[in-house]
Amino acid sequence: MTAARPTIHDVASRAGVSKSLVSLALRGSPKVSDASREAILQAAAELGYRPNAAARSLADRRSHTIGVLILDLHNPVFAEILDGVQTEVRSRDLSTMLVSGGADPVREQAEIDTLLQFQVEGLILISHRLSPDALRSIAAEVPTVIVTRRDLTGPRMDTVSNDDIAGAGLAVDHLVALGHSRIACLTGGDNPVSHDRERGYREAMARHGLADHVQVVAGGLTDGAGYAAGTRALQGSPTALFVANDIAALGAIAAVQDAGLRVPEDVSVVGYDGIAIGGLRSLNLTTVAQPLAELGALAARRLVARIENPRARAQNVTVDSHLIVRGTTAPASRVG
Amino acid sequence: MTAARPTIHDVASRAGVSKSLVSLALRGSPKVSDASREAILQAAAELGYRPNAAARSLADRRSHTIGVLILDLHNPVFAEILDGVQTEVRSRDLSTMLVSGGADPVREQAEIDTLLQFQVEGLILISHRLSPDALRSIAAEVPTVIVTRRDLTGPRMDTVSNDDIAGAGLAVDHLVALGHSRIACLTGGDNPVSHDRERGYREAMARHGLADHVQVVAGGLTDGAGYAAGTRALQGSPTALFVANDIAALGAIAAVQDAGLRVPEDVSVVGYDGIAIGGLRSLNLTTVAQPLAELGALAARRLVARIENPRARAQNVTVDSHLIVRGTTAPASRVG
DNA sequence: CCTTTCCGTTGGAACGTTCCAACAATCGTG
DNA sequence: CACGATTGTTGGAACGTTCCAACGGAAAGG
Repeated sequence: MTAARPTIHDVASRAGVSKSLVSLALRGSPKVSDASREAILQAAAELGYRPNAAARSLADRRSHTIGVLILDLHNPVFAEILDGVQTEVRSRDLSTMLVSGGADPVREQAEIDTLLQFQVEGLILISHRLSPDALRSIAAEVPTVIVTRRDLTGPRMDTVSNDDIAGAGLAVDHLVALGHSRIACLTGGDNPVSHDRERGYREAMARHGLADHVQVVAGGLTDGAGYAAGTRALQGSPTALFVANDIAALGAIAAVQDAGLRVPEDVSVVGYDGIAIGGLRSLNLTTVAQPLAELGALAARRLVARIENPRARAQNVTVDSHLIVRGTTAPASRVG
Repeated sequence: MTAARPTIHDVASRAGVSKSLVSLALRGSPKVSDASREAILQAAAELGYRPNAAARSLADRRSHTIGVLILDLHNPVFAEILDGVQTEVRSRDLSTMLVSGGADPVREQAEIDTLLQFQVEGLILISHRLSPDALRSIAAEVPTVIVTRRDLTGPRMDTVSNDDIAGAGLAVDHLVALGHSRIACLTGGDNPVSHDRERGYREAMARHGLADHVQVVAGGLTDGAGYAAGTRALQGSPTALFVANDIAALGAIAAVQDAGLRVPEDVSVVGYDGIAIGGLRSLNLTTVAQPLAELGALAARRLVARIENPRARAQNVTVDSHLIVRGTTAPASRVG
């Protein structure tokens, strides 16, 4: 058994002062004499004293913690958004509790409940699995910023996202400019982000007079889902695939190759997100890139602002995505 | 401003009972009458009551929380280990605080300090950036399980890992069997895991009488580091590369291709870890696969056991890795 | 019918911290 | 040289929960 952890009282008696002064000194108050401060710091160090976050949070009624929910730890897109969050949060007196529900709404809700029990002061949700109602009731309890989702507004909900409809349009424009017309869309399943990307695809196809060539295949946001959807999509012999996200696009590419076709010579593929590994020469994925770190940083700044001023008007920020043309797209072959 | 959160007292007065009984009822004690229980549950639901984790942790002197540190959120290997941890932990009355120091030891130590302030009951460290001394002093405070590291033992430190030396041997054996002799090793930098993998490479090379062909190039564990090391390694015109981990191997493959060579026709590449995306047809990476989820599950079970019995003897568990032969390795060409 | 046992329930103490009103000692200042 | 201001310090209350000893009433036992 560990010896009982030293408390502020132990430090106080060792330094020969009161617990209140220890509390003051440890938090860097200027109204502590140098002599006392030094004695206290030394005593704390000797005892290996570590403040008890639970007690602090009870006493000052602030947890000094924010919660971050991530859709899926396996997709690096979330790690990249998180980088932006972390750099923004680190400078402040806030710690971050990170949870993931593994793309399962029930587990997500449970994880959020846990965060709320810890009295987090704010929530950044980088996920789109929760229902609008669930989100609204969460936002009613605690300042909330929702990343990658624009479809809902609420009195205390900020959103930070890219314009998925416009982004999908960029992908289609690119493929059309390369001479493609049989462009299939592999969706990301039943969630608002994927819906927008599909809608952007449909609108862009219509804009180019290709409404007749619209081919939508239900997919998902994992490599496996992308593979399965890719396999099915090939039955329509498209010359290009627009896939709901990069990870699924990698799966779709595998499907194309397993069907004995080449990327991009026979089939072009465009992903969405702009994750870093997509840039590796071996993958070299053409994609619609979101400014991921910026998205995270923006979300963190919004949340901090809202924690400081909970009555502030909710903001809905949209950032631009841009197309990165790499090696998985090429001109449509004449024969196509 | 949110209305002040309802407390157990609010629930008690609304249900017409004492706070103690509410506490009992909410924790499912059998010694509460059905009538009281129902009234309490209803009052709690009506008020939207949520227990305060900080207060609970103060009062019962248990945080009901374990901490998990992972090296780097960008590498999916950690997400896959974490899956194993989560499935094991979820069934228990424990929540998980997940932190990452982004491969920076200073930030890692800071994150661990935060976890300790939250009085986590145990720690799973999936990282190898911390010094043995730092680890020992952490383990002295709280039950600790270290994953992917076998080089240290301590009274209260369990370890769960694969045998990196043997694993590296599997990779070399495979390449030698394919007829390669000029096999270069791209290391993962200055950390114990990478040291072991390099050592396994050297020992296996010696075992095959290829000591003269040993070529070690200092690298790192990211795709960028793998690319850079790959570029340098090619100056020795090897026919095969053994790379410290999968992510760096992907970078190395890109380097080979950028040098105008083909994988695996001109250069074979073997990675280490067995991350899921390596199995995608477009990557199709030959690798030494660790049983990642099993590693995580094992760690979680050890930690729970140690929390229940802190005096238990430290265990050092090693699991077997196995080679997965895919498309990035091929027989050495005659001309080579 | 009185005692004992059991059941459901209760208020107070405790957990480790921060906040606050109040204090003693030192300091200028008129 | 008395006075208010300032500086450094203090103990007690509070935060929301769990634990514990103790309670009254009903059921069971002699």
